[in-house]
Amino acid sequence: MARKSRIPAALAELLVHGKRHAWTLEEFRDDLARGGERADFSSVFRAAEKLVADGRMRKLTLADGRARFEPAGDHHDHLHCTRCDELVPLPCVVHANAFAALEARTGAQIAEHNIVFSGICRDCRREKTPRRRRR
Amino acid sequence: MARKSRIPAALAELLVHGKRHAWTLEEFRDDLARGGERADFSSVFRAAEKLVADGRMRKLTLADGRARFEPAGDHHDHLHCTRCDELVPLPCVVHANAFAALEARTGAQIAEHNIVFSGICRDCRREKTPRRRRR
DNA sequence: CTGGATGCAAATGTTTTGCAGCATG
DNA sequence: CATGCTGCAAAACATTTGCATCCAG
Repeated sequence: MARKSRIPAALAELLVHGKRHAWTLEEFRDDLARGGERADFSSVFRAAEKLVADGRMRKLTLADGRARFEPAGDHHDHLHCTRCDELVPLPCVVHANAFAALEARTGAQIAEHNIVFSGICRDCRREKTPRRRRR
Repeated sequence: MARKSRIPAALAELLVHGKRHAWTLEEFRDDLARGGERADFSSVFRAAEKLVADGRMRKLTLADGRARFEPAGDHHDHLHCTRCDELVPLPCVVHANAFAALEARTGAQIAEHNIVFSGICRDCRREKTPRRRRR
């Protein structure tokens, strides 16, 4: 793990030991600050983009207009919780062979897919106490 | 069909007789202009939001950051073509009962889902000629 | 020394809102 | 005349870029 530059390294660290599954740029910056790593938005942005380019994280776009970054890994779906705003991983509901079937049926050539549910995550259903929510 | 205000009416008309499956705000404005209906961006925006609120269209957010509006109707998935930038409807790959199973398995309560594929649509695979592409 | 990383400020791109004038019922 | 549409301009947001500086190797 070649860690020379502060911010990319700190982000990579968060990906492994952080509390969340996915981060917005703002959450990245705040979590870094909490760890004593003060960083400018643009630096966080560039570091995140770099990690995406390096295949270490993936970038998702939600309906709220803010991008989320998650550690790269096995594919899964997501639940965007309308209560706590968290992006929670869910096992993928689509069988791998469904894609080939869809391509055959529609004539399209499919490269990626992205499944986002919206609803209420398990923790929120239990707690009944909204943890945080924007907008 | 109560058509009093120009722009919402013109949009509703596009939804029925337009050539596309989904529109960006810009495409709305341009298609209106093509039909002789000059409209400001903000008016198009408000008209579109109104139709969404009335349940007449649905709003989707893609990774390119621009919202798309499609006529409300039966649920389907979408393919965002990386060649022509069009948003093409595809039959939904998820069986209805998969949602209940997923809820049972994960403890989440799922309200909506949104599946966006990216790849190359049938028309582009045939034509091999990119029709248009932004960014 | 040199190149990459960083902070600051400013540009972008898109959506959203404030407000005054118009038009229609 | 009163309400809701419209256009214009400006604000709001999140992202992205330019540039000078800093720092590590």
